[in-house]
Amino acid sequence: MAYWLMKSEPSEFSIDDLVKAKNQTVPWFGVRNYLARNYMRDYMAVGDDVLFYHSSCPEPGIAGLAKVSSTPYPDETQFDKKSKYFDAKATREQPRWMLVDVRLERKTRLLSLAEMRAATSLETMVILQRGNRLSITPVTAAEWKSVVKLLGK
DNA sequence: GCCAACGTTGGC
DNA sequence: GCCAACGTTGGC
Repeated sequence: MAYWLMKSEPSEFSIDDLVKAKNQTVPWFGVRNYLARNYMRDYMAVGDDVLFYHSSCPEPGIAGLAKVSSTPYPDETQFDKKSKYFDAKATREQPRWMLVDVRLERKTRLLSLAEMRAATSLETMVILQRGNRLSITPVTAAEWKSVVKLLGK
């Protein structure tokens, strides 16, 4: 069992969109970074826990808890010429971008980035390291526990 | 809008 | 394979 943090811009897809989504599940489309893709394709398993993080918005932070709910499969948007995620080099036979489904566990209060930075127990989190930009990062069991504890306050 | 950081591209 | 140029991310 592993833990992950997955970033989403709320103007694109927010925690409230996930609450309203069919089966409260969404294919995590649009990832176009190889390391982030590899995490989904090679390292995620159904049942892994996910921190749903709002980025590039007035109040960045953790907005909910979710779970990986599918095995990896091709991101449809890579084949869609009208999509901004279209990739001309991807084919059905050799898809380049893989994703997993993410299902809501629960919407939480917003654990703000400022609060995360202030928590000593979270200082090892990859997302808080200088220069980190990856949209999907691994989280340790200890970090997960601390986040849940902080959320429960 | 700024800017630091980092990934990707492409010429050589 | 190197590396400069360029584009993107994302907090502020």
